[in-house]
Amino acid sequence: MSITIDPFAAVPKYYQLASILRQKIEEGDWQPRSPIPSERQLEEIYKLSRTTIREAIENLVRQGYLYREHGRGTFVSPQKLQKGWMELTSFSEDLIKRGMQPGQIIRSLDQVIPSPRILQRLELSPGSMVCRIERVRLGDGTPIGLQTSYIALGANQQITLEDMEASGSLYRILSEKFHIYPTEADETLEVTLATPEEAALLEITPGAPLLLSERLLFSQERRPVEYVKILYRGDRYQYYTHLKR
Amino acid sequence: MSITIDPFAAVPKYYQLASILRQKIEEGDWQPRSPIPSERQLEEIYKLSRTTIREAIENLVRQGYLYREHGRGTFVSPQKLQKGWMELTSFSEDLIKRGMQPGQIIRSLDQVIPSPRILQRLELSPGSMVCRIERVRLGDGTPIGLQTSYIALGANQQITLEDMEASGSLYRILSEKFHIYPTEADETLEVTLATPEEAALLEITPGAPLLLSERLLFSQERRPVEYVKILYRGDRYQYYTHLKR
DNA sequence: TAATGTAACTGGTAGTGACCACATTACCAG
DNA sequence: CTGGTAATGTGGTCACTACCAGTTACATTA
Repeated sequence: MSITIDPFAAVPKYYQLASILRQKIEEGDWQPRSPIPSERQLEEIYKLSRTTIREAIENLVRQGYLYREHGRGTFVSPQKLQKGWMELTSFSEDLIKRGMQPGQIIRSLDQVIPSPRILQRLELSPGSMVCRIERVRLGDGTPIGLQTSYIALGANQQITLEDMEASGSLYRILSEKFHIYPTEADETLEVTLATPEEAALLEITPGAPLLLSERLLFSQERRPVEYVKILYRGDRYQYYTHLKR
Repeated sequence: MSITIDPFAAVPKYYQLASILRQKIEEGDWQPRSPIPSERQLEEIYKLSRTTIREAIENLVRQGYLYREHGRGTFVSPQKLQKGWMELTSFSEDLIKRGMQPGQIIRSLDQVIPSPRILQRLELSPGSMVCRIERVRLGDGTPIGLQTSYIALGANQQITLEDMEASGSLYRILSEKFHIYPTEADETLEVTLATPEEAALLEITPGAPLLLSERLLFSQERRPVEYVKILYRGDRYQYYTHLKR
């Protein structure tokens, strides 16, 4: 992390500047609610055009590091602990952020013809095969969730048990092996009660309340990639989100 | 909604253009996954600079209407029904989007000294008074949620029962009466079981599963404004969210 | 003293012009 | 037919300029 702008770097200048400013915020050089230098001052300091300055600030505003007040200035957001939450995360990334050790037991990995409802959500024609993965998700060794994924892949694309055991993160396999980058998802949450089978796998009593999440994941080209259903133990999981107007 | 840009309008040109483009998408003039005119073509069509064109497109991309592909073009997102969800909405706005008629029973509205935990989350000094509102929320006449709000207001600011009964929406009172505009919120969701009192108010059986939401709402200057706890009936409510990487 | 106007800030909007990075296509040489 | 290559069109980055719209502090005025 440099403290000046390298005009020949591979990364854009606005991105370099955003990194510099973010660092100043995170390291406390600029206190929450205090103003950062004005756009005209930053022009002088970093020898950049106001266009570039504004692009960098715009990014940090969108990520919640800064906020603007017309006529007054640009200020540091007082955003305690959770920076960069609100983002789309995989189960394992999510758990790491909560300070837990992620783990999993893969119950099955096969090719199936899913229900019409799931085919329709994945925008596949009737009779298409998808890759189904059933897993028990662990946090610090104890069961937290029951996850069933349906993944729409190309004809000669295949996820193997070796892939899963080597990496642990489905998102990483998607990006590294197939160049599919998850960018957006629609998610619904509701409550249900554990069936005896679910209760056994999650090591709870049948009828205990569960948080049911259904998520449809989209690639960079907005193609549905994964339909995933997760049953979380109600007593061990809290869902967190950040909303913007 | 006009089809040309008015250079003398009070609203910015990029905003006018974004509205025009959004309309073309929503009305199906441009099909999903098909490219919209290139930025240079839009310059010609609407007699605007590329700066302004890009600002308009940028907004629509952020809202999920369009997506860009470097070297290829800008395309219409194929995102069926839910556009503009993911946004921060009040309970009543939320219900209207689900096609239900919102209603409420105000159980109490008073000034209290809340618990230390709530004071801390609202960033108030110990002993401060806040406005507390307890409501039963209705959808098409039947109870859906049990809502308790704690609102941090200035010394001579006051929400009255008349305000609430006249408007129905707390967000509208905050913006119209106090010029406080909700812009962001942190929210957690978890499951609980209904106590006998809660069950009676929600017209369900004690022990039925509930979805518990806790939300901390921030104003445009990132000051905490409202801490609100909502207990949703598990059988009548589904939480929806949209995530971005 | 209190009201008021004004100058000097702040960020917001908009135009112009240039060049770069990536994707697609058509064409040519092997 | 295959592989390379150049042309062209796309979005991405950046600089410079101008003016508009809020906010604030301070000097001026009633």
